[in-house]
Amino acid sequence: MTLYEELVARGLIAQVTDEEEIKELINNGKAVFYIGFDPTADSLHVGHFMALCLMKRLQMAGNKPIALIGGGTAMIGDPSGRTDMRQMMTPETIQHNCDCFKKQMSRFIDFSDGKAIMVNNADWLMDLNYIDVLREVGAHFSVNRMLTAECYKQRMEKGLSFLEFNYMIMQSYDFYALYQKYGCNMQFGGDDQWSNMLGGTELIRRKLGKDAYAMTINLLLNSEGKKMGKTQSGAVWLDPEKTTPFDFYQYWRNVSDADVLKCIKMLTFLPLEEIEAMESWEGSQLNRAKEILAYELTNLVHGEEEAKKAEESAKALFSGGNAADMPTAVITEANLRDGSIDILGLLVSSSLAASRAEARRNVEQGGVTVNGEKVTDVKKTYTPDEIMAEDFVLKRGKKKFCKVVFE
RNA sequence: GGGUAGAUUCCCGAGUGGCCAAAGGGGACAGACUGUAAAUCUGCUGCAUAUUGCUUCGGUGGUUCGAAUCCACCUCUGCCCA
Repeated sequence: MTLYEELVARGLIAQVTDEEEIKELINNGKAVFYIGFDPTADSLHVGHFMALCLMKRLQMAGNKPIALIGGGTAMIGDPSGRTDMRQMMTPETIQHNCDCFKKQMSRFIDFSDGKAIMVNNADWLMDLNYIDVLREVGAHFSVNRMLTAECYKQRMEKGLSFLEFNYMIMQSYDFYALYQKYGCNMQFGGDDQWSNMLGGTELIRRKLGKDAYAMTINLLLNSEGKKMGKTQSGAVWLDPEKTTPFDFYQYWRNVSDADVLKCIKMLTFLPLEEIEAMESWEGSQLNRAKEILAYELTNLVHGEEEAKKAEESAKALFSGGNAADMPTAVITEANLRDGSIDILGLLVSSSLAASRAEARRNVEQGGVTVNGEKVTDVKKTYTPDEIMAEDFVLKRGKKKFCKVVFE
């Protein structure tokens, strides 16, 4: 099976500019391709992870990846798929984020011996001269055409600033610059980037008379059509400080039936034959698939040791045992009142509940247990001795829990 | 620049002097049912030292016993005209 066929089989490919050429290039390791990452946060998240996996797959087939960090484009903000303007970030924040990205990416992609390179588009975008750009690049863009681009549609209703309108031009310029500098002949990106990417191939054709190619990967959507990798508390991060390996594992362990196989196909490196065998799984058997998915991804992102720990903790917790490795909340003297702490205080100081009011609701609705026993009295208090007497496991709802210790 | 409509709680959106911590929906959270899934049903959804108090309806001042609601100015946004 060729690389291209595998990508198709995994459901990764969304749109391509020239299928035959692209097949030829990537199957034979002749592509020098880039993927852009805008440093809009201080950690990569699941959305980026897909792109990184793709980079890896292509690199393994002998193609050369360029990871482009959008230190320059982040100054503008991509309006694609957004209904409101991005908050502008300060140059300092962007720089900090760039550094964080670099660190995380080096864990996935092999940058040694020039097998891959990492660049920052701030290096060339920041020095551009406005008039020059207008004459050199602006002349090749039709505003009429740009306005019909899918990525601006949503914004046509809510308002689009000139700043953000220029994002497409900057991204196109990136491709053009990389083509000249590194012979980069291909760009990959999320499907929401399609119009921006086409801008690049056209700019190269118009300026240089050369062909470059673009390919988008399907966004990872769940069965409800929403982007995956988001929780109510924000994105699922790859940084263990921001999303613990356990939470990361749990996120995938909890995907809905309809999405498991898609996720396994798109995100893991498991051989397709193995995945095909899972296609016939049904009902509660799918739970096994979820375990595999969660383990595989945690392994890829956080390493084998963390993946095993997360898996064991999850199994122990949900099959009633005592999880050895669970989040711990520390209570101190300062949390006590009259030598003890009440249940609401415990929930709040362990971050299981956002406020005492919320904690109260959870208790009243029977969602709080201590060491497996339901707490029904909102006023119930605990002394430090009681907490330290044995493992003190506080649980809110079905999936939120932690061990409490007193110091 | 001119005209016009608007800014309400996580989101959408009602409220146009007291009965407003603010309808309704979505989402989130908790419970039941389950398989750590989905669907469904129930509850719940500003904060706290809690039969009460405090903070909140773009911002700042003002009118009033009392303002999300009225007035002035300001900031931001949509639409139409230039």
